[in-house]
Amino acid sequence: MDRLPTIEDVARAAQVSRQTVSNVLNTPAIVKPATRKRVEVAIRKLAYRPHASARRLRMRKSSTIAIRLDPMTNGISGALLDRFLHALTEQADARGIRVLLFTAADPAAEIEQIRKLRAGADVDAFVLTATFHGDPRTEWLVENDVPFVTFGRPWGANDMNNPRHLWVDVDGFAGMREATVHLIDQGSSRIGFVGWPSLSGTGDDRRRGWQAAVEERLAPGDGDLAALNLSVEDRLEDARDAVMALLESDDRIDGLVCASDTLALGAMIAAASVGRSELPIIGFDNSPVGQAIGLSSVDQTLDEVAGGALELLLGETGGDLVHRDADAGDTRHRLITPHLVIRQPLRLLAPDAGSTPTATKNAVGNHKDGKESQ
Amino acid sequence: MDRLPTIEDVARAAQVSRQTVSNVLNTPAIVKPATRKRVEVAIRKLAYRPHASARRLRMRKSSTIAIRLDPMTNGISGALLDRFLHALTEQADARGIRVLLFTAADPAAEIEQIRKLRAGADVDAFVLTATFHGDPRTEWLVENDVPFVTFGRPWGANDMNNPRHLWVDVDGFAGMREATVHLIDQGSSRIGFVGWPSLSGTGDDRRRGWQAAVEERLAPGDGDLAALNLSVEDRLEDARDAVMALLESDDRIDGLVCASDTLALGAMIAAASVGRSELPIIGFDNSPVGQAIGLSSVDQTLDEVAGGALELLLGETGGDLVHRDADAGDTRHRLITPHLVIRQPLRLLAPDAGSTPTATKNAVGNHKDGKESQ
DNA sequence: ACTCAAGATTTGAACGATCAAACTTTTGAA
DNA sequence: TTCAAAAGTTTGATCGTTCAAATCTTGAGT
Repeated sequence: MDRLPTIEDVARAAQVSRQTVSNVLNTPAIVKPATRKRVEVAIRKLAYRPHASARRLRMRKSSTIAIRLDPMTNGISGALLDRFLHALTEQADARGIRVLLFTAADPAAEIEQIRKLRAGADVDAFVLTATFHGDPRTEWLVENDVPFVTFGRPWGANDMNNPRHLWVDVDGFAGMREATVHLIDQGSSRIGFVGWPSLSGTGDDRRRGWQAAVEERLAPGDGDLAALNLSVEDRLEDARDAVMALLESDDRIDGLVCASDTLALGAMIAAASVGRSELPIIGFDNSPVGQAIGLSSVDQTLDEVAGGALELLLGETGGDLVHRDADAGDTRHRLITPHLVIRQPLRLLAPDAGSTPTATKNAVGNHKDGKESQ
Repeated sequence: MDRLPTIEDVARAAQVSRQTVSNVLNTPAIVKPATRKRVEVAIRKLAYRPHASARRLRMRKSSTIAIRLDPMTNGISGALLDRFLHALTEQADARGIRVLLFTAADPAAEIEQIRKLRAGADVDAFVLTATFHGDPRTEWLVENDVPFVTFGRPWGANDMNNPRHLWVDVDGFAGMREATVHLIDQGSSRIGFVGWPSLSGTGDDRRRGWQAAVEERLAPGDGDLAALNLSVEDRLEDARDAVMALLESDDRIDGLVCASDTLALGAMIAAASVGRSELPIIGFDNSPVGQAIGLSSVDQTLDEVAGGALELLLGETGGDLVHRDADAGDTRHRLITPHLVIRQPLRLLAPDAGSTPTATKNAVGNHKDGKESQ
């Protein structure tokens, strides 16, 4: 047999009709147990799997979601999308959903891609990441009745409660607050915040978390918060320079929380440079780089985010990718609480006294098959 | 019209038959220009796109390739797969091929996934990454006649020239050699190598590049190479400790090349720790982290890798995803030459004298819509 | 034994496209 | 003008599945 087995082959082998085989696969309850067993045996013997395209054609749905792969992952926290993608793919697979990739240079191109994928009936629904204020994509999707969910809140005031806009997000406020409270519990009493320069959105959400913790637990004097609040672009150098200036102008600072691991890494370098390697610093994202360098960070539990996204899209049953319109209002979004990961930081400057080097000079003779990194 | 337009709708609108529309789409040359124009207008008016599943069913091919998303991206160089994925998706799109994701915890699970995807006729071909010596996956794929290409050479002696095994890889030898030569040209005369402990594979390929350059240009004495050759696992701490020990025991070293950015970063930290921030260090992978920190590195041109992979799989025409058996022998693989990227390193310790901090304390009032990083 | 409903299984049609072959029109040479 | 070949277009069949309706089987109630 040079072609894949079809449902007809199975039917013949089990001495039943097409439809009975189909029933065994899709609605096993309605087929008599004896028959069912026979069919199941035939399926196993032939290693039969339904032809996905044929099924999709008949069912008029693709059981596929698509997600855009960002053009370039920004610096250190970049792997976030990567990890989300992994979680999403894994959980989608468990629900029998396939994940398709596409790329686009800008929002307009992304809309065009979405249009094409939809028109070809290739994709049932879309997952959008990195939403921003006044995002044209969500607007277009709502207008054109395309099912979607975003990872990231709709930051526009009106959109937030649009029942057509499903979203999942991480509670940056809660995360940053937990990080700050942790530092306070560890004895810090003057904690700075390094965030991004913007009024709305993710960054300010996180800033408010720091602010809330400080106000509740430390009762800072007027102006204190402002003096401890840095705003820089998400770049290592910028964070380093800003933090260095801050530390030099204020030597009472005994803790820093940052809106991203990129900023935190810059802060670590700055602290080390001014001889304050011991300064506790907490980042956000729990990036691989942060892990490698022993940076404490707020971890976005991407499994939960991915699970939430799929749940919103498909319903808890894991069932159909249908358009859900008249549902209960509060099932239209999920706010995931991140959790703090505390690590022992790698010291950037002084030799780590207690460590034993594992290097071997000239490893010829060592036959171990190492990882083949690319 | 509540359903998507079909080829029949277009035919009716243009006053022709199904098949003529199909011809306009697939073999425009055989349709009379006047008719063609009429059909094209109708297509545009109805915004018609062929139903992907129907087409796939009839054509008996899915025009889809699948790639596994690794469970966890290892540390600093992790984003490599991410960047490759982006390049692959982009170029596949240009050829009308779609990229599907899947996950698997280990090679056995990956094979099982591949089996499922194939049996469902969901996927025509597979792209494998991170090949290793005696990889069971490639063996299985060859045996089962599944079209595939690997990013990474088959390191087993026999597999290397198996005509059924298509592969693309980056020439680590050439890359490392170029990096080493560059340091020599800049005046270095005693250059160490930091690599992985393994005899075969990627790491040794890169090591040989360093070795070749040193032998050609510096004519080292016997034993010199061995003394300058470090082997550690791909971890920041390990690299740091090993390099620190090396630098302390040999103060004539005036350059380092490393098999990965992770190692290079460890080396940078070590150099800074022993007061040798100026020591030129070159990594491999050109990772985002390296970029952020100003690390010079050997860049794997992933566009070329992705392009090569698709070319091998599809043929240069971009045409069919057919099984190519009796082809010319030398079109069965591609070895891509990477190129060196030189950067001005960010100094880890001392304040960067010439920089102007861009921070603004308490940015309230700044309404700029920043990136909404997640 | 007879009827009728519920249960189990089968058959014909459809999903939307392409292929292969049949049919119609145009072209060009005798 | 005539006719064969070439060019252009249409029709019927098919890919592998599920839906809807039809048919066959079983079993309980009278």
